Amino acid sequence: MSTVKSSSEREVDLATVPTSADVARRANVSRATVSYVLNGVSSQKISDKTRKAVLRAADELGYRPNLAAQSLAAGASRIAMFVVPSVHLGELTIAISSRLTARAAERGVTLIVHFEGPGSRSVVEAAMDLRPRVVIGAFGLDGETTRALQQRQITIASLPPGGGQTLAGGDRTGWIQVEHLVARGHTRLAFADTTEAGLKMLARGRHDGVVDACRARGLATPAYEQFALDGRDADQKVRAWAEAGVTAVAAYNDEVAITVLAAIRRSGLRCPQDLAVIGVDDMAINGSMEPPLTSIAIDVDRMAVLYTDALLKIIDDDNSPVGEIDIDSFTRVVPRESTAGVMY
Amino acid sequence: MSTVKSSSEREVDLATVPTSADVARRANVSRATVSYVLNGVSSQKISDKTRKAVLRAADELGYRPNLAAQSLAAGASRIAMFVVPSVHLGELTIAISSRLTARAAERGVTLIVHFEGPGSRSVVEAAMDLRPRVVIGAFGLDGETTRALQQRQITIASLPPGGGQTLAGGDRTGWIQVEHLVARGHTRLAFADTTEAGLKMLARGRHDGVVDACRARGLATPAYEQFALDGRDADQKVRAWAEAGVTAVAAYNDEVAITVLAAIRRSGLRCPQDLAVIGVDDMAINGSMEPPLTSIAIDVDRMAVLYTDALLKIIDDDNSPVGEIDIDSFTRVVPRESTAGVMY
DNA sequence: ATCGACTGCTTACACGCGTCACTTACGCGC
DNA sequence: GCGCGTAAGTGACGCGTGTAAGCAGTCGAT
Repeated sequence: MSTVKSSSEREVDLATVPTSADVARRANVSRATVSYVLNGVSSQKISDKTRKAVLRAADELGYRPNLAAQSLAAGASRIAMFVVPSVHLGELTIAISSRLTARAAERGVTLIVHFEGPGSRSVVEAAMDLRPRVVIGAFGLDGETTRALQQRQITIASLPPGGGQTLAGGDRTGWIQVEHLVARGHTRLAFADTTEAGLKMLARGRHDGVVDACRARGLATPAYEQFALDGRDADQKVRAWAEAGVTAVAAYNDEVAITVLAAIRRSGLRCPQDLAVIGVDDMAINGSMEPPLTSIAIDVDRMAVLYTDALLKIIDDDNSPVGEIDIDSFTRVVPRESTAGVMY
Repeated sequence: MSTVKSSSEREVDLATVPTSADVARRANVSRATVSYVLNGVSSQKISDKTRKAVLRAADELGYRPNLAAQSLAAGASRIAMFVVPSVHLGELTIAISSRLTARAAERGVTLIVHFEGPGSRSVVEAAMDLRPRVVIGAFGLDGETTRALQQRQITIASLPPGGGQTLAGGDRTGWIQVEHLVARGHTRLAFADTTEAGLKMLARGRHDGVVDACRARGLATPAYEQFALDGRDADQKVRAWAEAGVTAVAAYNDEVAITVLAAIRRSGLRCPQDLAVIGVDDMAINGSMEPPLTSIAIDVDRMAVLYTDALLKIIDDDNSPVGEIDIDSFTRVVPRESTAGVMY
């Protein structure tokens, strides 16, 4: 029989999982008392001596409550479901998910990450299985899903304001791009969007940010084109921009920016002299581009911490409003040659 | 009270979740019968008439068994835990996870994806909460975790052979790179590794593949260097290779390959004339590189399907051996200029 | 006519936990 | 000595499910 020393140096059987009854026996109290102590029920008075004894017994046995039994008895689970779209968002998804899982666990909430997308399972079905107390949409949930979940008494939450905007920095990222370009003398800008459908919600936010920032500075509305990453039609779009007097491009992300860079080279134009380019994400290989690509770095770690806090507040308070998140605190421009110099 | 038409066109109350007792009442049978029918228990004879009645009632009510109660009663959950390292593997992780979740669900298994890494929760802790029937490590699990789980009676599984090798194509990818380069006349090769620690298990497999493939062809052992993605020291490593007679580089992935490309340019060398380069992943922007980068494309969809099948077999049979996976069926070379022409 | 053997179903218990209602012990005022 | 309030703890029930054991009914062999 396998045994191990617990934190209190007592040998304990690990082969069978201890229940609250085991804890009760060891502490010489009833099972009810154990439950009251471990859940910190304030309506029930417990003497200090008993409390200590219970906590100690639980520790010695390495007791962990059975989640299934808890859910069943309490009539509600301690599970929260985090719904993430199956689109490619770099390490962001994983960074947030893993932290969120860990920190939710500290508060007794088991967080389950659910990937929503083609080939995946419907959120509603998954929710019917797991019966989470709350479902959190990383970018909001569509109307139908929302209705179905609400009918089944499941709380819904998403990050404010408007759900979709915030998770990736929202339109603020677009503002920062414009700030950087304007500081280098550019006045006629363009926004290079992605063609990827799954990223629409993010892309729209960034585009809005660029447009708003231009308007706020009295600049002309930025030109707009979508770029497929294979570079198809990219050359002609870039040439058209240059001829129309555009001098700088804010790209949806670094991949799009790199596509634009290649189109500029192929068109015989020069970057940054004819057309400056700034991306978002600060991919590790940006320094290897021709020319090296200016970008906006997002400190994923710090970002994950902030969003995790916000989401935990939602879980704790059953969907209380969450304050604004300071995007600038984890976002910074990484200047390289693709936007170098003051040209205009 | 909210109601809805079920597939049988009967109005059904959705505000309260139906239990098997509700199904039993509606079908005029006992609860036990419902359980036997819905679980297809073969030791219990059920007349066709009753079976139909039960299935119908369940459908009309939209009955879904309560997972928590099932776990509790059965003494074991229908949960499988899929442990994925929190390293950057592109869309691969999400593609497999979402498909796996969906297909496991069809077989009554609820799959939970757990991200393992710094800042995340320990696998053992998470497992103690969820009590999964099986824990599957995408790259195997370390010894300590394995022991702890086994002590707690939790089945462990990982993809064979050796866990780490297979999930991303294993050393076969390295073979394919070498095949491609040799077909273009190269005989003196080098392997460009990543410095990223989290990718060690993958990187080692690929390196092994390149080495083995060279040996099998009677070529000299390939040169080896690690490249940081910021390009530090890259130029001198590349120059050293060229001077040593190396004519082609197989890179761990496209990011490393791109770093090497930049170093080649900066060193005044030409690609592919002086040094050919091939990566892995076929990133969308490869066509925008200077020169466009040859790579190995992995059909993530198809790959996900194959691995999903293998993992489901593990779940179904409680860790039965899984046959080899045909990596070539979802892997193919995408030739571009960085390895163009037969030079030597 | 009686006795299994079999089919088809039901009754009853267990799983681990939360929690309401109830008990016991004890101090205090009269 | 008695009633009463409060502190501290216990007993028992129910959550929704799986499943062993039991129980009517039918049918063929004796």
